[in-house]
Amino acid sequence: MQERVAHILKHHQLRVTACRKQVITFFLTQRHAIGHAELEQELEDFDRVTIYRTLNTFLEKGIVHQVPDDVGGAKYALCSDDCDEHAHQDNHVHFKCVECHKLTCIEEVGIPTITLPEGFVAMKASLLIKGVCETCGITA
Amino acid sequence: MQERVAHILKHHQLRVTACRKQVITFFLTQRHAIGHAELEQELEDFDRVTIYRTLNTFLEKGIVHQVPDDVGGAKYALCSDDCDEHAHQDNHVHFKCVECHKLTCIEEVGIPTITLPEGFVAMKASLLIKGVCETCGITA
DNA sequence: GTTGCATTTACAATTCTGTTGCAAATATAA
DNA sequence: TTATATTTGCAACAGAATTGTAAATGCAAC
Repeated sequence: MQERVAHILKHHQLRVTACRKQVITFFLTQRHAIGHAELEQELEDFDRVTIYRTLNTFLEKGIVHQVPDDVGGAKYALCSDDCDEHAHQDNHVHFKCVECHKLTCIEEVGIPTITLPEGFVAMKASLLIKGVCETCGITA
Repeated sequence: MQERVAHILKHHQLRVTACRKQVITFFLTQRHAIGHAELEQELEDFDRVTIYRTLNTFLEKGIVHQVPDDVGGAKYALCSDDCDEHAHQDNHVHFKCVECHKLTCIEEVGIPTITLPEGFVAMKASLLIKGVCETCGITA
């Protein structure tokens, strides 16, 4: 596991530090998108600012992508393997559960092409679906 | 105009106050979605907090709906006539221009139905498209 | 028009989110 | 082991948003 984490960092020309390793490890163990607040609670030994900077560095290097959320600031999720510094490949649907409030990437569902009225030129789209996730659906 | 504004408020069981009238009037004269910051600049005579509470009240009562935005906090737009306290009818696409940064409701384009993986139940979807709007497209 | 009461507002204080500058610490390569 | 560029922690700051409370105001009944 830790070898894999170090590999990800080196592959993106980043130094292997304790904070970065713990952030990536947490991303790998969670299936949902993560925000700064959640990381700050989880990684108690690191400064708020360091976590902000770690997330921004990962975003720039293409290790994570931003996930749209309606409340509570930005969320992040690990990119799939075919992302790099220059081109993100996150054209998939995101799902927010109204029960557990967790945000999940639905990688297997892409965003359909939308035809806009005359004059509008689309460049990028993000689709957030709210509802009940598989875990909460079983419990209810 | 002012009669129409007062009617909207009374129809939603709200008292007709100066701040609420000015907020609705501003919504009616703008075609794009509006955030707190823009209202605060426009309505100089009212306290920041009052504007926050006015927007929240309007949201609860179904006078406005929230429009997803990637940066700079929540934006709001007037609901169409068939919205009420219990059911919002804002299943349309939203467009954000990368030039002028304005957010527009594209009421004439609905969000297509998305088929989610087994176990996920969709209740509500919001779709934000970024690109160049009709006005900026002409100018460029 | 005046009165009474519930709603709404302004103000102060606080919390949460995110950024910047800089000195100390540390990862990496030589 | 050492040199150096990168990263971290700390302090300070800026903006977004919320909460409590007393004063002001809308509105209905008289």
